[in-house]
Amino acid sequence: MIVRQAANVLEIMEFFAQVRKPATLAEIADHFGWPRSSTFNLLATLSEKGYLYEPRPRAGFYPTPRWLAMARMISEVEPLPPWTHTLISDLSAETGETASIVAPAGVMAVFIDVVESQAAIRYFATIGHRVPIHATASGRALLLQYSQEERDSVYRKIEFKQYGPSTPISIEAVEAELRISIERGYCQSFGDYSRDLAGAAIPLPIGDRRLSVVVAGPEFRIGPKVADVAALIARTVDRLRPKTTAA
Amino acid sequence: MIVRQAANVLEIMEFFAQVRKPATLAEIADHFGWPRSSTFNLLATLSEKGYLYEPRPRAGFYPTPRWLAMARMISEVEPLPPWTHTLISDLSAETGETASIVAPAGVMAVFIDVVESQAAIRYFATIGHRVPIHATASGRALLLQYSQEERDSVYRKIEFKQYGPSTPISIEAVEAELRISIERGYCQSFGDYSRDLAGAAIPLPIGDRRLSVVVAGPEFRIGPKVADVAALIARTVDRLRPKTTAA
DNA sequence: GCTAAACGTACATATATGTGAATTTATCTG
DNA sequence: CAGATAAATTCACATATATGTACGTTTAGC
Repeated sequence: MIVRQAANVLEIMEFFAQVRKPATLAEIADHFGWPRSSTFNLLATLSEKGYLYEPRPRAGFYPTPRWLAMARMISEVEPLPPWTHTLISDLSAETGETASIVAPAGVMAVFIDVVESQAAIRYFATIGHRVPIHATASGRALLLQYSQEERDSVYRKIEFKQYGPSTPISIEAVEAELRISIERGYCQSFGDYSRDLAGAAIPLPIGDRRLSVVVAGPEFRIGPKVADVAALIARTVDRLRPKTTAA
Repeated sequence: MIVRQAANVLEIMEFFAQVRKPATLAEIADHFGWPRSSTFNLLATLSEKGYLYEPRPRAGFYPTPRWLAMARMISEVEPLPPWTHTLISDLSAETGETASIVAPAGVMAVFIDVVESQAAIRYFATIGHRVPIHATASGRALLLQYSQEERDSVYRKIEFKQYGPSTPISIEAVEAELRISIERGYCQSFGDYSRDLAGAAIPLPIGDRRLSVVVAGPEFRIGPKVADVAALIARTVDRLRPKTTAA
């Protein structure tokens, strides 16, 4: 069950992140098609809690810097080491595609850092974007770091859907793909989840965190050179990852 | 009316900002005294929207960097000029008290930047903290920048409460205090809103934004030297504010 | 290696909550 | 400066929603 008003808070924040200027109650209500009275209650709640204010009289609401302060506190804990961002920047620059760092979230994989391609036709992904862990290159690169028991536990919760012609629709299919990935030396996906989308990924354990790096883009561009892309990822990781400890 | 589930989202985030480590469903439910099923729904919603993930298997949830990404987008718009933070840092250092930048939010004043005192006994304020605009030094420094009509419009919405012995409990009382403040050259408050708390504030218009700076601390420390503190604020603003344009 | 306790998940139901309509307040227009 | 128009706010009621209860799964203790 989705908690509507919780989702609405997130939507309001995303709205402000997009328009980047104060908005009045009416504007917000109209934008979302929400009743004014409900919008009023929501804005009042956010204001009362100190997350919204009125920068100029009658010019509407805008989030207070409190969001930033809180987000900073939260993200200061175990931030990704800086070289991982360099990693995906470099990968994106060299391949011209979108590169991301991915982490597990139950049966899904979450993008926790993204550098987007500059190409007109590109894989559009943002931080927080989620994809099925078993039906994507990045997700399978995470699964490779699990023990058999942990994988089984995940499998039990997966609802196998045929997202595309090549989607693995059984535990065996996924396990088979994982075995092939190990031999191949990297994970790949050709429209397993999103149509026309192809990607190459490799595991990226950092400390005790299980992450992965992925480069993804339109099938027609990535397709012919997956192996090259995968090799590039591996080389770039080798180059950037600090040699000292295992971390 | 307060939207409970909207408030809960904020509480969860504040919780993570405090504990700074992943938490399981059970921990969160117990912490807030929420039913597990409700907590489950909330966490599921936040996860589905890409704001929560599971950094390590079975170690619970933690916010994704998406919060940070969004907060950054939002705060990049018209950030406070850097000298305002220097301003309150310097003020806090020199006075040993808490210094803040304050903005209006209807009948309230919101702290939008804070540098806390290092003293054991100190004014504890955080970004997002709200106080009544008419019953605080910082708030009245905002009101001084309003036209008479704008002030009247605010007054109509104020619920005058006797927070302390010196709280102004009528429009006339507030207006009188404002007139005195103009003569005096700064705004002050001695427990008008919070017991034992005293502060000195001056208006700080930046561009078309109406802000104020305030230095506040325990009455026994600030009391004897309000005038000095106020003078220091004025001098420091003069020193730091760029001379060029009016902004 | 087994048992018990803790944890996570699903669902039906009573109730807390969102909302349409009415009221008040602010803004625009001639 | 009215009168009109639009926005913000309030409130009572129907309904969408939070939660008690029950079930399956995982972890910890012995």
